[in-house]
Amino acid sequence: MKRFYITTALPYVNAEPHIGFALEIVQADIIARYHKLLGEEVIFNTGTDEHGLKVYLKAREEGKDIQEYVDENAAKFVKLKEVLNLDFTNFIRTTEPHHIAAAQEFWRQCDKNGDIYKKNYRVKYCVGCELEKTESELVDGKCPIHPNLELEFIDEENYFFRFSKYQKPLLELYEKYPDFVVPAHRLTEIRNFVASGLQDFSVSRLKSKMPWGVPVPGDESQIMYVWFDALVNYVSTLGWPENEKNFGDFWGTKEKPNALQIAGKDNLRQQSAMWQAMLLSAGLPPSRRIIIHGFITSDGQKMSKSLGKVVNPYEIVEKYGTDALRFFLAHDISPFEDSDFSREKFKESYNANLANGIGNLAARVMKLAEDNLEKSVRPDTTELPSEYEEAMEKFEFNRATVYILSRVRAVDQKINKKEPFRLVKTDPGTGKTLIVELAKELYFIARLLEPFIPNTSAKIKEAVIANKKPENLFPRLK
RNA sequence: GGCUGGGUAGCUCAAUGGUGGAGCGGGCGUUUCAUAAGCGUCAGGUUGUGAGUCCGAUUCUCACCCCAGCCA
Repeated sequence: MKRFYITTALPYVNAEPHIGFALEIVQADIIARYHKLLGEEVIFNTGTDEHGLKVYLKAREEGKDIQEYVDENAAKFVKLKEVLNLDFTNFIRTTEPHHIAAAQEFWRQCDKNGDIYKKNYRVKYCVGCELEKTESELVDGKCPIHPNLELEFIDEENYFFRFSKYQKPLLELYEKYPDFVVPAHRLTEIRNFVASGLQDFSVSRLKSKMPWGVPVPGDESQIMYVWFDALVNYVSTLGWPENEKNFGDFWGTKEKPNALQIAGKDNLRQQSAMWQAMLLSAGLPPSRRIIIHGFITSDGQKMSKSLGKVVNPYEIVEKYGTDALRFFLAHDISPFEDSDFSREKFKESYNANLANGIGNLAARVMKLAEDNLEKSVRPDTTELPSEYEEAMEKFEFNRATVYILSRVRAVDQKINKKEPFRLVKTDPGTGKTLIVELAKELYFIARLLEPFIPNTSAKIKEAVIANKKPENLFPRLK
């Protein structure tokens, strides 16, 4: 059986789950469900990144025990499973003992290969990003993404990772897999970055200043830099290092890497360069492909808490339902570029595609079936259409959903043209045969919808099997 | 300043060296199985600006302007 592995990036545990992460994890869920539909064995990993200065300071600020604080917050992310109807198989927390042990083993491997050394570290550091900042990145002396935070000045002896050593191997990796990063222009971006020269990066902090993290093996005074530890989750979740079988099956081999990662465009460098160099250093296979998605803007503006322009996924789900949000994320948000979210757009799309389209079709077909068929229809399990498959293979969820909607329209047109509601009275035999056809086509549409809106898909399938008109799937919004 | 992507109908986007397409929204018509849903029909937009190549460019070339991102 073919094995499939996909992982999201791990969000920092200290923020509320926002719509941007909802997009990422729903996209991952769609891909995972699609591969299940293809009959593959799927591991779908997500979780929370729970170490680092940001978490440490926040917990202290709230006067909480740190572990307690991260437990509370991690629960909010676990809850996404239910809220967004996610089918992830693994939820890894970087404070788990096994992960900590794996991160330490990973460090030892890199160290063994001579890629970790000690050096003085002086830099300005943004706690918000958990990244160092060069002068040129700053706006008015502050991090442009977190202008509300003061930059930390770090001046200490730290361990460094020989990133610079991996310039060539990384370029070769990009050369070998032209689709290593999708979309292609993101690969160009990272290739240019790597080609322009790499600087070793710091991978530890003084424990006395930042105690919340994974201890550096063999040096009690140092704690691993949060990124170093967090990135290792992609392999520790598979049971690495001790579960070699599971790791090899899903992460793949050097000859045949198998891991699919998805991350936001702000994560391009960490995932497609830093992490890959770390894997090379540790002697492990690289990822196979990294999907980079864009950001969701709100009414055309960058989402920012200070402007109050934040879209809350919980609120959307509560008001309109999980599938309504999932469908919007797939159909109306570009898989790769920044896209806008607004209530107006959401409602427009909902009414046009879900209420008038899918929901209404299910109602009209199943009413005909319920009233005119003596027994329920046995659906065919035909192959997936190539147009749909191609879109899914390229992660073009918008194109795939547009295709499904074209099938919905086709059935609507067929009903108008062939008038089964009339035929049933004038020529019952032909009329019933036609209704059977329609029910099968409805079922087929439900199958195509499964990765996107699994709940609705199941309801439609159940309705066909039970030969019963379903409840109103998507009430029209005023 | 360098690099990448983009600027096409109100909105979101597609397409091609040969007199510009789809979906949504909007107007009109119409059916009743359906969630006042569906179906049919209507879109006359100088395809960012200027110039060049060509018989002919929106699609090729150059310059410029604007937007987004990466880098310095």
